[in-house]
Amino acid sequence: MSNALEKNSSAVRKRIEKHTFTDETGEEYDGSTFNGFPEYFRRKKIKLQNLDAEIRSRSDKPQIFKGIVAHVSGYTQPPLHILHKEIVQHGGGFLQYLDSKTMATHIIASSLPPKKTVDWGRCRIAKPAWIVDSIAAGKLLSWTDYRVIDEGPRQKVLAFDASGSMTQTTPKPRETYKEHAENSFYSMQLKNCPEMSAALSQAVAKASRQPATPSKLQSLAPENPPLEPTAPVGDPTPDSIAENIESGPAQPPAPELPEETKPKLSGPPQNATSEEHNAWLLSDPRIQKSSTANPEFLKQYYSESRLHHLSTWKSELKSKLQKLAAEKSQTGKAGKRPVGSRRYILHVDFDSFFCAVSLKKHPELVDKPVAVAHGQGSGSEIASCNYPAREFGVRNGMWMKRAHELCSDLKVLPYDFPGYEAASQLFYEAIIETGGLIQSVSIDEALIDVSALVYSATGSNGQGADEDTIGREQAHADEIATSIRARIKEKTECNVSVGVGANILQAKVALRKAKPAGQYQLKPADVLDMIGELQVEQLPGVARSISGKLEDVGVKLVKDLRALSRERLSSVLGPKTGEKLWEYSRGIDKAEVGEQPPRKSVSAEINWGIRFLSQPEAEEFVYNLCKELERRLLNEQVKGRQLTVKIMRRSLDAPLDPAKHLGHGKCDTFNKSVSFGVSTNNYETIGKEAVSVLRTFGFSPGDLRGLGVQMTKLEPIKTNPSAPEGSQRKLPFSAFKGPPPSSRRPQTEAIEEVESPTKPTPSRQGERDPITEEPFTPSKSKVHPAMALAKAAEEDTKATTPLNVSGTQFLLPSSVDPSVFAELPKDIRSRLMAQRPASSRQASPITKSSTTAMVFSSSQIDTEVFNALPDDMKAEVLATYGRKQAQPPAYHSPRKDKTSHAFKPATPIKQGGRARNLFGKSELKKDAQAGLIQTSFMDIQAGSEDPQGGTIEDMDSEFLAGLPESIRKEVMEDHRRQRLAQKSGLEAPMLHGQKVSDPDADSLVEEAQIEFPPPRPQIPFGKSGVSSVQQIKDMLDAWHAETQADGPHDGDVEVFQKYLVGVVHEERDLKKVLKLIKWLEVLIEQEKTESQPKGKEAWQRSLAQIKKAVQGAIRKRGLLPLKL
DNA sequence: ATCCTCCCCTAC
DNA sequence: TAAGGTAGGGGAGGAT
Ligand SMILES: Nc1ccn([C@H]2C[C@H](O)[C@@H](COP(=O)(O)OP(=O)(O)OP(=O)(O)O)O2)c(=O)n1
Ligand SMILES: [Mg+2]
Repeated sequence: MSNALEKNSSAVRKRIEKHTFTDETGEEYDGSTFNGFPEYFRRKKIKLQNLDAEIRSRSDKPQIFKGIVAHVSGYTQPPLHILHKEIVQHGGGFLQYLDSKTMATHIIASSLPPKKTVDWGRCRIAKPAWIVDSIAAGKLLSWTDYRVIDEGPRQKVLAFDASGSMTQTTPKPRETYKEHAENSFYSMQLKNCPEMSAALSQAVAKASRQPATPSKLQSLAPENPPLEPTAPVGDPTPDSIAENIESGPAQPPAPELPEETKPKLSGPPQNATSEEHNAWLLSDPRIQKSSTANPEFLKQYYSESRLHHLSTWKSELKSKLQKLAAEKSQTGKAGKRPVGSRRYILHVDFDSFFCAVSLKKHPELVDKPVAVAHGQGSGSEIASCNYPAREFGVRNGMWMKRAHELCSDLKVLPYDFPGYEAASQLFYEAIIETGGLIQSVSIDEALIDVSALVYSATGSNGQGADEDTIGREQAHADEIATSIRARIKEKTECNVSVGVGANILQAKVALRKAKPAGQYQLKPADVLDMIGELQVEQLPGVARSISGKLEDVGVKLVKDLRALSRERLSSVLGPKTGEKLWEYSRGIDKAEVGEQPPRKSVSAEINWGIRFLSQPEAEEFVYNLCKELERRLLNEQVKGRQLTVKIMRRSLDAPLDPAKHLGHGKCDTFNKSVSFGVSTNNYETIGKEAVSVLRTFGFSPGDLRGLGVQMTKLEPIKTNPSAPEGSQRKLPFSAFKGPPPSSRRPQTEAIEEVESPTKPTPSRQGERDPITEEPFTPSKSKVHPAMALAKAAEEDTKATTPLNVSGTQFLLPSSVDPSVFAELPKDIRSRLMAQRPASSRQASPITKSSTTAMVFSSSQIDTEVFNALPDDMKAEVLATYGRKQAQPPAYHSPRKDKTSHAFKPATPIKQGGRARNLFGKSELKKDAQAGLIQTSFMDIQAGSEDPQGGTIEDMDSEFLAGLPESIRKEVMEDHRRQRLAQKSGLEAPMLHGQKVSDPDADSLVEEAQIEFPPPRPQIPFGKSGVSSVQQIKDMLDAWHAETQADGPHDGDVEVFQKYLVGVVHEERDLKKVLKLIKWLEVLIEQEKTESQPKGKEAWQRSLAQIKKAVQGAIRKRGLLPLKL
């Protein structure tokens, strides 16, 4: 129990074990006097852990993980839910998410974990095999033998044993477990745990959906995610299945493409950067045409994307039907069905819709297996296949490769989007003719509530239990279905099937039985039997994830669900889902046809064909996406207050060319939200922010694989009282025109004529950014530029405001609640300070027009946060700021900093494959230094060479070479990205000279100085260039641990002190200084007084000395003392 | 409790 | 070759 992490973990652990009243408010012994929130908190925390606690208490297994709080990161084998269950059953605690408050003692990951936060850095990271092996051994094995990263040899590392106390260990020789740890789960299991129980081994194998055979030893192979034995129908994410099989661990990009199809003389360049690789790829004009290299790409892509069409059609149908319903209710026709009366719902759906329509042009193929897809290649997706093809096992959404394996005769037809629209229009006309209550499900699918029609036709009110009446009602419902089928067949020459049931669920179930080209009414008496025999995955809303969870609790068929209580289901699946499935399993579905809540978001994203050669290309593309978004916002007549940018980046261990042609392949995804002070739909405003977010991540443009922008927090546009919208009496199914939804408003045109936002702005090349010059510059301007800009933005963000200003200045990070500021004016400084880690400077926009502006040191205040404040608050901040040195955050900011992850070298939200550790470099480097900590301390000269921190070149090449390939790539990538970020995150990292000239070089330069100042160089701590807070904290840990008994060596204290002073004077990162001092303080204060009284006192004295020296240095710089 | 954010999941 | 979009439901966990 020797650091803050451990302390936190212990608190969590206690709560998890549910034997304490502890909560964050610290009221553990006073349960009776407080009121309100604390009690809520306590109950909630307890409730959240209830499920685990229950499992734990019902488990008769040895409680070997008592005291452990684990978090599982990334894909693992066995998978997350198995590990979760096993850990809990064996007495451990489990955390779904990691954050700064609730801390895990251990992280389970197959490889380096992704979060590059301080917290993770402090965590112990072990392979899943640690859990499995410990269970097999019946006791807790040392986690250090399962480290995800092996330490450099002989270095003393700080290890934590199971009881949570810190001990010093010397890692075992590499060979002990290293090799096992690098191998797959199964080989580990086999070699390491001969006595592993067959039951567990089987359970694990089953759960991971893989045969329990050892995979071949492949020390570099990324572990595969769980595999399904059969591809689910209509799986929208085939990559998790097919991709990983196909691209698998193959290191060099599989040269699947026949050479001769390439005009290139040679294959892909070896050891190329991703940009170079893209350049090679795009040298083929056909590829160029279908990727982002084509300026028409966005338009062209959307015109060919079936999924885009499906989504667009759906939203168009929704609004059309809504309009229709509104007119209908206005004419007073809406007859409300009595509550509790019998319902008759029809689910109408074309049989193999795309395929059926496309077959109209190829009637000779109707009885052959046919599919609709763009191409014949292995990665082409089947949108729809006919029933003959389905007999072979071919399914919608399947990739061609597999489909051909299943059915070598499969004929492929092209899409006929206009044909689908036409058929759909006829379809909906027929549906509307029925006079029932309608809800569109998709272009080829609709729900009709015909209850009212049935009642009026049969003279019933749907209430009595008279069998005869019911029989007549059912017969009439069938008649309606029959006539609909006939009518649609007549109009479209395509078959629809109709399911009839007493609710939406039953109608859907009936539809399944009706297909193809039939109809079926699920009668109340048959409901339980028929639904009971379905697989749970056949229920709406249940697919892989949920059915997997259900399988874990022994549920395969719907009737199995009935054996579980509501409570049990809710605890397994969550309250809503649990309740819903409990009802579904009994044929109950209370949802009504036609109820459609208003839209909550508008977005545009493309995750195919993204192959950039340079950053400006990527940014221009983002702008184009934002234009598209603007169109859609206008089309919906809304503006939004929050923007979310979605980025897919190639996983660093994924091949440069994925299995699917121009596909995204295995990716990590990163989302970041920013809020606008005022809602907007202006593409420049949005684009500016989106680009800024993109830059913040600092990804290599060649690795980008998908980009998207989404607006939320929508507000209707205050439209002119004169509504120009002519209300069409007839179906407003006016021709579905080109896929990019055409805007209805003339404004759109005007906006579209505005030049690209990357157009030149007055160059300020060479102008130094004052932010980095001096952290505290007294303001000379009367009005803060941000306020002036705010005014300007209110008036007109488009025309009068310089491009690079509009929007940005008034951003607030999504994690900042403005009300916090409003309520806590006195606390403002510390709030502001707590907002960002030092690295956030990259993301802090500066004001271009601020010639004599007051500016903030990035280490002292966050411009973005500042801009989010209301004017009066800004004034107060300015006043306060002018008076007093800002207060940096305490170690471990209590505020969860959700935006910060984006400013660190990126934390993927979801990973295609393995977990990653973005601390890889620092951690490994620290280890590589090895040797004696004291010695390296003594050699330190602050402010010495290498002001940039390490570069790839000065990384120990031997150390790099010794790393597994995938980790090495990460280390290098991380490194590269850091440097990139330091260069304003703009320069395309063409390391070996550009093969392709950059068409946008000008705008690159111009944009380069828009807002991101290079940070001040960091002073390395130690000759090896260690300089990050995290690295130094690591050193402090080790230093303190080694000397906690006797106190620190005077020479070491002096070295550290000198370093801090150096940081104050030269690096000028006071936040960093404060962090380090706080860290040390925490280390010292946590040491129990009784255990090492002498050492603790000596440390305290040394700390005081350090503080004094630092304060002295700060005073010398004319600043007010830090609040320590 | 109830709200919010940031995801994951699902459907077509 | 190939066009892997998009919106809503809801779970986890934090704030109030
Ligand atoms: N993964 C998928 C699933 C569907 N679709 C498109 C093509 C389908 O024709 C249409 C309708 O989807 P359905 O689920 O209704 O499937 P079908 O109509 O093709 O077949 P059926 O309804 O007979 O099962 O949506 C698609 O492009 N990709
Ligand atoms: Mg269909």
